[in-house]
Amino acid sequence: METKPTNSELEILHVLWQRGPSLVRDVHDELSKRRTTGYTTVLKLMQIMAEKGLVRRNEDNRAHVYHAMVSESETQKGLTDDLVDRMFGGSAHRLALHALGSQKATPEELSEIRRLLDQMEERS
Amino acid sequence: METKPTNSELEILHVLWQRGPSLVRDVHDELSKRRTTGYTTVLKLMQIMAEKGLVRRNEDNRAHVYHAMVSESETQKGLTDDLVDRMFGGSAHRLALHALGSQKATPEELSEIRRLLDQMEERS
DNA sequence: TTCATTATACGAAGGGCTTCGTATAAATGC
DNA sequence: GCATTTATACGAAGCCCTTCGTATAATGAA
Repeated sequence: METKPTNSELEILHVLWQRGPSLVRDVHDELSKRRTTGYTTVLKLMQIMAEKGLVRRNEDNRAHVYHAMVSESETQKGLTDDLVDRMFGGSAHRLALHALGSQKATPEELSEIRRLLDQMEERS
Repeated sequence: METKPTNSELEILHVLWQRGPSLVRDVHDELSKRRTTGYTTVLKLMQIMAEKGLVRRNEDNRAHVYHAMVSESETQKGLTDDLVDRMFGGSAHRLALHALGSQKATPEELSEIRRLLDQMEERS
């Protein structure tokens, strides 16, 4: 399954993941908190996303209820894999190294990663 | 500095990073090994990249010599930061966790990451 | 010199994404 | 009932990316 939403689609998906099934009005209100955006713009985007299968809508009521058809984690995976392929020669651990080194991490985050490494070592 | 090349631009940059300063013909020949692509298509892309400042060209000779103006590592950083912002709430360590978990890693890779973690702990 | 080869320049088409204006229908309030 | 509000539908413009065709100039070979 191809899961590589555009920027605008991603913004909308974030709202749906956070709020759960929502009306266009809800999504528009949420997006408007951060930037100006027209109502029909959001509507159009969500209609297109429905055609693509990124969301599905319930048309029982006049105001259609939209819910995400792709999960946050599979979208993370899709976009991460894409970056790994395009920029890190297919090596995920090189991306991990880059991401780790590029930002300060809290001790909690560091130990969280160590725990994951431990798990991976056990299983190998 | 904004460093977020498109897909085609990235392919061309990969060739320049690998080969060093190159002619359009060189880049085209290299790309042709993997997929069909027209010579003038590559030329046009590289001309546009020059306008954007992604590459610079030396016009002393008839066949212009192009060289990359963005490094591989800064491009990696730009694209990684972008993904972190768009999909991981600005948290690079969450991306690292995701990347690590998504692929099997060799023991060497795992210890490489442990070394980086050690360094980061020392410095904090 | 003349013809074929090999460069760059450039316009334009086609597709995708984003945005918006307008049309229309349903619901609401007075 | 009737005007206002609030939905969806839809066409089209504008922008960017990609691709290609064609024009033109420089080079090289016979």
